[in-house]
Amino acid sequence: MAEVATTSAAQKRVLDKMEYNAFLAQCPSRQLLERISDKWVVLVLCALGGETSDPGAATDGAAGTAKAMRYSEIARLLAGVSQKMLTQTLRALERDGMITRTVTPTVPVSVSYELTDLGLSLHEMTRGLRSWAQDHMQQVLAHRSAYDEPSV
Amino acid sequence: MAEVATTSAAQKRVLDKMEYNAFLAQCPSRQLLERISDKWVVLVLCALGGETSDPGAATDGAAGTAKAMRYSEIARLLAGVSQKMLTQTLRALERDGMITRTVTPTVPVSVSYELTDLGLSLHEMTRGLRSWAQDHMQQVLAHRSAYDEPSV
DNA sequence: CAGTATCCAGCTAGATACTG
DNA sequence: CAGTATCTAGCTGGATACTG
Repeated sequence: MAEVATTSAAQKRVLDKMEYNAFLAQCPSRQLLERISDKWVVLVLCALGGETSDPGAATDGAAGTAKAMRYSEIARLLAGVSQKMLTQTLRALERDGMITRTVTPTVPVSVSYELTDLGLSLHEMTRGLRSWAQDHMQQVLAHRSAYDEPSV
Repeated sequence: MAEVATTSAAQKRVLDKMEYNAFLAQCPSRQLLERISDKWVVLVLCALGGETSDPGAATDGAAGTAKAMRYSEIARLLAGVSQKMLTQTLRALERDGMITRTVTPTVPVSVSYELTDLGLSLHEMTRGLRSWAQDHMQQVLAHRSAYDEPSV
């Protein structure tokens, strides 16, 4: 009935959320997570970083050296990726200064991608992630099984 | 016309992808990323780890100590989360053994959540992430601006 | 070869309403 | 208080077709 109070509790909450979302959008760690949480970003990083995506191989110290790869090479390595996603991912990484894109105007054009120092740095960081995963994921999986098992 | 070859190139590609996806699903680092890439997981971790989600505060060494929090406390701290997402996130983290859920049957029930050692370990790891973000995100943002700027 | 453009199915997250 | 249940809008990623 009372139309006087211009900001109702509900409206207040909406504003709170907008504010909060704006804050989150600013947060550097969120921005980072937004990037690397992308399914293909890490995989492309691994490819260009010279690692196979096989978690068994190249476990810790031994990472292959970074190398330039052509579009089709990457596409072949990441068998499951669609053209759209691959291009999108590469563009995003280029935009962020993680990789360089070099076009060589041969008869059919050839394009190669390579990690920058920044990209290499990011790749190193994801190694830390993978290492954590290797150390703890077994434990997590055990917890899941225990949780899912009703009683027996 | 020739229906003889039972596996066409197209079918082969489909199988490749299925195989690849199955492989990815197994990969521990992917499973980890699947978890932490969730918008709210890291935030809940921070809340229970005693940090504000403010990137400015508690930058490096000084993390508040882990503390038990009630459902409503967490909800209030993460102003933007919906009930559904919060519950879902908490359940997932509980299932993975990252947090414990304790129900105290008071008059209106009260439920509190607390980080386990495993959860604390994960939280520590995300600190590494945030630290990388703080060191490099500025650079990334600069690259983006440069990339987006057409010519000027 | 290395894309771009378009369309659409499927999943996700939010809003909303209800409950022990 | 701490959820559960339901519905739906919107985004994302995949398939497909076309191009310099």
